[in-house]
Amino acid sequence: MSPQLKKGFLEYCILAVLERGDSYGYQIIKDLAAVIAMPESTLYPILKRLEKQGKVTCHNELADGRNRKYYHLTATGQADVVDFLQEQTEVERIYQFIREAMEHA
Amino acid sequence: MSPQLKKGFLEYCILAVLERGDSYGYQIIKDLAAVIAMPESTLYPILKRLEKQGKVTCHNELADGRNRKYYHLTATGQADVVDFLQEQTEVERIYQFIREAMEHA
DNA sequence: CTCCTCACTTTGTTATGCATAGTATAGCTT
DNA sequence: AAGCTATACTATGCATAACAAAGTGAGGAG
Repeated sequence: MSPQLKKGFLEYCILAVLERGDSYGYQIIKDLAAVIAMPESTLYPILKRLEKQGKVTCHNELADGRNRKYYHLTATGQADVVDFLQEQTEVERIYQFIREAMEHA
Repeated sequence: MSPQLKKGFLEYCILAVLERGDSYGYQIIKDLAAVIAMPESTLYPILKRLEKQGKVTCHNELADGRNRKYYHLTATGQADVVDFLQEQTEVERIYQFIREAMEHA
């Protein structure tokens, strides 16, 4: 997928994963792998940003003697995803515009 | 629309317009206005980039005593749009992934 | 004790949209 | 002729963003 387009989906994919329950970095990457690839150096900065924006909250937890940062979706973050989904019709319209232009040729 | 997502569509919208025939900056903006808003300070740099990448070619022409830069879509640029359209299924899959996550909650 | 997986951090580079402002011509109105 | 609007392109500078690459440290398997 075009890298530029991909950027538009990244953060919403992360928020969607958290909708299913609190999770942490490494797990999120694995959960997303099937739908969208994301290296650690991309995920963690986005999580930090989302936290600063109040779309997720963060709490540490111990698992197997290892520390994990669990992220939790807030109401703000949830509302964000809802808004995002509503944009899909606009996206479809753009695809249709491009497709029609191509057929015309 | 989320600005980040919008970025992913801009250049393909421009290429699509040129598919219908050679055009120039000001006209392209007007043609796109209905589907996607784009200020001049966004369009012209993109056109320059597309030219450097060989996706469009450029030739000057006089119209009403005014000089115009006409842009022409190349085969490379055309192939690009075709590729882009084929990514739509992937985009749909992402939307479905997010939608399912939201419903699950 | 070495290698692999897990889990997160840090640094630095590159790309990109766009607000803002500026330049310049044509044509219409008053 | 002065002023306004539309046309057409240019230039500067800022903010955002993804990601490669490398490093840190813990735990478990062989």
